[in-house]
Amino acid sequence: MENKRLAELFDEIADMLTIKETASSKFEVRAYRKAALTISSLQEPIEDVYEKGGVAALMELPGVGKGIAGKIEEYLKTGRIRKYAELKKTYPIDFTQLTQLEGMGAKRAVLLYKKLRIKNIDDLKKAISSHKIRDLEGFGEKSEQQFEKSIEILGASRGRLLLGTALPAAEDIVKKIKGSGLAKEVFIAGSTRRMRETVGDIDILALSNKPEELMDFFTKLADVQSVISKGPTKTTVWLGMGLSCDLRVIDPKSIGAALQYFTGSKDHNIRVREIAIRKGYKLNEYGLYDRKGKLIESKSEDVIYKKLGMQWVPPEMRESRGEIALAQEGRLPEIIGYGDLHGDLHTHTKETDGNASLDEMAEAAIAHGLKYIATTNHTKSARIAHGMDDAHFNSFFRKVDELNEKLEGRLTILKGAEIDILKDGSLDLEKKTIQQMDCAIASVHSNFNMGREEMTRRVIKAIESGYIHILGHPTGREIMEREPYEIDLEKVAEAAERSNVILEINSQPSRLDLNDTNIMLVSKYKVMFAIDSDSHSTNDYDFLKYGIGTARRGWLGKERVVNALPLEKAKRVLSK
DNA sequence: GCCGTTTTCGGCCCGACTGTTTTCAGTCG
Repeated sequence: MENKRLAELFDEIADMLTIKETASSKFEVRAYRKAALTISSLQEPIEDVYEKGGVAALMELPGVGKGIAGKIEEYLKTGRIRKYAELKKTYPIDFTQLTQLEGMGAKRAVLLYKKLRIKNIDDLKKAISSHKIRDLEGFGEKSEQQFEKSIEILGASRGRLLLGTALPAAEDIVKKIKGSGLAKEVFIAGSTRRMRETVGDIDILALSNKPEELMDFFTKLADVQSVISKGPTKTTVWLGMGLSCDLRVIDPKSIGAALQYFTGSKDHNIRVREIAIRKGYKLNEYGLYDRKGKLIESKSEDVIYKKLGMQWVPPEMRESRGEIALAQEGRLPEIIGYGDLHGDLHTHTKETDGNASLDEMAEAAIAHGLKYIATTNHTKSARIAHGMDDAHFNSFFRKVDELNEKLEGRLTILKGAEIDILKDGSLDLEKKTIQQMDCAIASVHSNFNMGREEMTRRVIKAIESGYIHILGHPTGREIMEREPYEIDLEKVAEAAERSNVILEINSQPSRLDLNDTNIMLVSKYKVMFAIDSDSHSTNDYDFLKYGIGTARRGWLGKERVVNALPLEKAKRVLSK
């Protein structure tokens, strides 16, 4: 997969072209940036696009024309881009690294190189410690300190945090701001609202007629480690947890426009604003205006989209993956809602690696509004998780029967397991044990480093065993920790369709597996999905919202989700 | 360098904050 590297190369070309002051180069820079954005957010490997359709296919990508398509081809064929190499001779600077720093763009990076021969962060560190930056023209003591702090922050964080960390933090800040009485209403925007699996910064919008006081209150929150910038409409702080947070004060009249603007994504917004221009309008965070500057609409996101001839687009879909054209045609798919789940088909207890008893898990499920759960403990191969053997499952299932009677229909517990798919694709329990189950999940937990074909065969063998109902976390990835294992998901989906096996969308914040793009990829096949919490404690049912968010980002309708069905219907789907 | 129901030439999303300026450039999202 060359997408990331190519995007970096084009971004660096843009950085280096920034130095030219001619009018045309300004737009050339923008063109390279746009192409970089397109390529980095592309769902399939760029080399596949090229193999399938050559330069013509590359030129189909938004922001990629003849020139850039040619450079992509050159890179794929030769491993280099001449234009890049030539520019790099003049500017041997690690822009990708340096421009990650707060307040460092291409121009300042080049200036630092010209004056002090600074090429990377290590060089910059040395210059900072000998206080060489503060005396440069255009820089000062403050910029020196800002770079120092930013290097420290970069070292301490990995840049982005899991949605499962960022969303609760954002909700907590919203609660505190509401509690201050300084804001009438507070909203979360940005990638958090779009439910992206990782979040780079938190965006919060507040309606307030005491902006100064509100900003003071905000910067003094215990969560805030330092203040990056502060103004009456926009303040940015660095949170101790390793994330920055923007608070913007919005005029109540503009809340719709502001929500639209600050929810993004950037690419979605650029396209929406282009549509506005084509209609003779102008769209910014304050509202939608006509040619004469007269306000058309600003209060409602919904109405703004309508005035642009579009349907309102759910935030999770605003990634410029085709939703704009569909919204213009009025054909956006109806996607699953946050209240649509009746059950949860993947939960653990303290019999294995969970930390709550079956009773406690059942009560918590009821408290979360669920009507049924499957209890699915690990099997014996999962030694670290104290996996259960056949005898243990048999005795455990008697306890399930007893508890089901006691619950008197308030909740139904289905019998299940999360069965290890062994190295050769066989299942880690006896067939007669599995046959008693309503919900047998099969998952890969070991031998991740197989080749693509071997892993695909292994998983398909489990799917075709005729004993399992669900394939658990189908790619095995852990966000920012472990890459997905090599597997041909389309072949897996094909086999799942043939064998009526359900594919899981695991809601653990570190997994979200399948992810949004994989869901889009495999929903071409007639497979059902299960959005599961994979709960290991009574609080983990909260994770379901991340799974639903991911399903929404994958444009999934509730008719495709088995646990969005009431119990009896879900059982019928499972028993197929 | 890209792109087209105003255009194959002449446009290109848009505004806030900061620091170092003395009216603005650079950066950011």
